[in-house]
Amino acid sequence: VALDRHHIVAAGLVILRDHGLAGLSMRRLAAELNVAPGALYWHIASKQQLLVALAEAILTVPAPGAEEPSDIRLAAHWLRSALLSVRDGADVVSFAYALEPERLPAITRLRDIFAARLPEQQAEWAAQALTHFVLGAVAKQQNQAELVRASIVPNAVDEQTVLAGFEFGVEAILAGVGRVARHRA
Amino acid sequence: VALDRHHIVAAGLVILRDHGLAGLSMRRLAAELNVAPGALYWHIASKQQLLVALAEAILTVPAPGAEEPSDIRLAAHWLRSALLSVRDGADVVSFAYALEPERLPAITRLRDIFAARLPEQQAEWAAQALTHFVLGAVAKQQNQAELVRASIVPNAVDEQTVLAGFEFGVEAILAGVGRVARHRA
DNA sequence: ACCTGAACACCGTTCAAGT
DNA sequence: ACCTGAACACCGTTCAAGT
Repeated sequence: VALDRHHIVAAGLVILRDHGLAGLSMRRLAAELNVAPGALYWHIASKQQLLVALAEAILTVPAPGAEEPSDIRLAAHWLRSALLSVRDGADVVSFAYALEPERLPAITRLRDIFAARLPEQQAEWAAQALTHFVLGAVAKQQNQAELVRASIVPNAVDEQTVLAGFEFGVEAILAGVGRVARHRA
Repeated sequence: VALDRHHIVAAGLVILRDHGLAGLSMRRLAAELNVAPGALYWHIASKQQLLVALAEAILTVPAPGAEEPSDIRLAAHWLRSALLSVRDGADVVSFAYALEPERLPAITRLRDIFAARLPEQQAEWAAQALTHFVLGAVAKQQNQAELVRASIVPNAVDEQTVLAGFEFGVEAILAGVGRVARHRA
């Protein structure tokens, strides 16, 4: 059973799914792979790099259409659903985004899409605003879910309302970026 | 030297300032207070609750004017500067915000300000969008600073540009919230 | 009421030594 | 080349026992 980087990441995703980010340790991961903890370090440099690799994996789901979306609304929704596909996905990706933002194409793509109709600097700022919103919104939703799971908080929030709030935020940022950019041009 | 909650929080802020969030452990905190680790647990329930208390402390700086700002732009800038006043401040507050959002008046106030001119649900969504942006933007800036400090990354980012990006985001969100809300009314 | 001592059940990471 | 064994230097938290 050859232990390689790909196997490690796959096992990490399973732990994330079953136990969340708090339950993901290098030692548990090694145990899951029937291997000594030190063995992991032959294939990956550190836990931080493992999390970056996990983030890349989370964001590597095929887009709903055949191609990657060139529409910002689509890209934002696609990013959201990718984050929601794994427990604590937003926290994992936020961590990776803080460490190595350029290694996450699903996020750098937002900047590229804005760059088609905005000057470079503004495209970057617009993409960052949208990124912060999406990561924060999904992280809040998933953290809430964790609190419910741990029965620290009783009431689960209505999925419809959460989605409506997400769309409100995306629409506001897109409309606002358009206005501010126009105002500066 | 009476050890109470207030002393513990104060010492925690010092550790944050000197060693960052990664350097803040209950054991180090206890050592700094010349006390056994277990002693802390008489005064605070857990490390999570310590972080919530630290977040409250970070956000309890006197506003520049005599009163708390009722203008959203002011409130956003004031929040940003409070977060920047302590190393890793945004990460600490983000954690507390995830755990107990209602315990952070500096953030719930944003919702109240929006509520003066928007229906309740939209005020909440608008406040959350702005909150996610501010927390994300400052976290990104501070994490970058940590990477520079650890010389993982060489170039410090220009403070002026970062501020301009922050203002771009705030203006975009405010303008966009106004437009989307008007559109729905 | 408040704190210590000591333990419990963990961590991430390194590295000689084995195969 | 790849992995084990064993250690190093830590964690958060609990709780009997002391004062």
